[in-house]
Amino acid sequence: MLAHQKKESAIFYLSQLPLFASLKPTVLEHFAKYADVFFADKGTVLFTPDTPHEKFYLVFSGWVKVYRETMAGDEAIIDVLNKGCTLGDIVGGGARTLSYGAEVIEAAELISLPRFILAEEVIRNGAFSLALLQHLSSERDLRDHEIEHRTVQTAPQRIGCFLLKFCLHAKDNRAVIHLPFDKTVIARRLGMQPETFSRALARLREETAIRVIGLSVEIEDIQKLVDYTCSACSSLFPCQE
Amino acid sequence: MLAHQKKESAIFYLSQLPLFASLKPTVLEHFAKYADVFFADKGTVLFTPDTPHEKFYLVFSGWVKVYRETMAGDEAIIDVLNKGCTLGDIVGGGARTLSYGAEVIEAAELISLPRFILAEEVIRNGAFSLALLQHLSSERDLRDHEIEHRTVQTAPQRIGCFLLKFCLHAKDNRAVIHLPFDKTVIARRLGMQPETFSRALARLREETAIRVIGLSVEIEDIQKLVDYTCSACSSLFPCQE
DNA sequence: CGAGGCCTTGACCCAGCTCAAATAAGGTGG
DNA sequence: CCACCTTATTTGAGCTGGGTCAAGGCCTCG
Repeated sequence: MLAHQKKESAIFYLSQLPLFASLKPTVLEHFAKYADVFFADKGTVLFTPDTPHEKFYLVFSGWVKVYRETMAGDEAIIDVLNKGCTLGDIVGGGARTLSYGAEVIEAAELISLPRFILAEEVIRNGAFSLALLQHLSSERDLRDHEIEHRTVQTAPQRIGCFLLKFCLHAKDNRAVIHLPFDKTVIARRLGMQPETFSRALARLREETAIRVIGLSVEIEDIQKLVDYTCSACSSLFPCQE
Repeated sequence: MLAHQKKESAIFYLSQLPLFASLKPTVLEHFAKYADVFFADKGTVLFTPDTPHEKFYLVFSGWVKVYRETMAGDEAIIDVLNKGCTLGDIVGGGARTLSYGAEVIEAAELISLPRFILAEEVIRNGAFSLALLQHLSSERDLRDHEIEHRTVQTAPQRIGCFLLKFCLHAKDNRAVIHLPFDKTVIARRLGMQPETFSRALARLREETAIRVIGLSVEIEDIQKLVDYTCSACSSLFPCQE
């Protein structure tokens, strides 16, 4: 691909992401010069806690898991990211590393940008700073919500909540959704063992009107699922956060 | 107190906080004009999820708990804040509310600032933006670490980790620390019931060389506590994050 | 057709929860 | 300084959600 085509494609990708949507074309062009748009297969490790932290990543499609690993080898999946999510920090000492790792779990398109490019833009562009602050602040809120979930919800409720995230645009109180990645990963993402996930899903099937065939789930009565799930949460169904 | 004295005191308070430490005097003076320094007793509710979110708070001393409450009435304590911590967002729609509440649990000195003052400063002051981004990013990392803890650590290990945070400046591998607030709150902060906390602390006492008398804890051998606790964590003792 | 990965199921266990009661610790008025 | 009340904290007893270990089942791919 020729250089200017590459740049055009980078501008296209960047402009699709909420975080950059409001930027002026000249800024996008500037970023595009340094952006690297790439495709990553399932299993690709983007970085680990040992990797020097030089690039900021944007997820354009696919799914990327963010995890932490203890000395003893246990893994905690913090989140699984898709379109619009980001990885890494913009500020912070040069050769610093992150305390987590990131691995592609479903084939993804990603964009990487050198951190300093973004930091420079923060200095000169107040609107961009505000957008970033809002983004980071919503990431933190997401984590807060997650801590709440893992503290007060039962396993079946956590699964219910996970399913509801894919019902945001549903009509007529019903939906058919497709689990976007392995049940094992969903289990760990929700802070439980795969075996527990399997049993909790069976339990959820009995309690609410859902049917599960492989990775596809049919929800007959969204409201019933909401009643069962959201009673143990601080916010009600189309909760977004 | 006269107006200019009040302002001087606000400047003093602000300049002590890491987040503002690197700001130019003129910026501090500007903030001080709008800042409200106040004292709050134990039990003061700063805001709940129903309160319109107009002010940004800074904790100068004391302890403030941040919690989320479910429809069913269960409470999850997300964090307990002390000096240097902040509450609220800088950006985000005007009359929006937050999804959590904040209550003073040990008499505190606080500073409040109208959100718009900070947002304005972000627009014009790149250095301030960077400082805020770093702050937010570390808040998010803190939450990530918390999710990890609650996922992979046992109750006694979580208590060990909590104790170690007060041993950062210890010498000679020993320390005597004073628990800064009620055991019930510590328990909930660590995601467990008060009864479990009590038993887990007893267990920790057997496993590592610590002694507990009321709210004061004597740690004979910090290394032993580190060995017991940090094996189930992604980072080792003076972990800071 | 066989090997390996994912998912489910069974059997059993245990950390942490619940409910209830006993004790300690702090604060108040007399 | 004491009796009394209120709020923490500990302890006991029993339960259970979710973890662990092991065995199949099922599906995909070479």
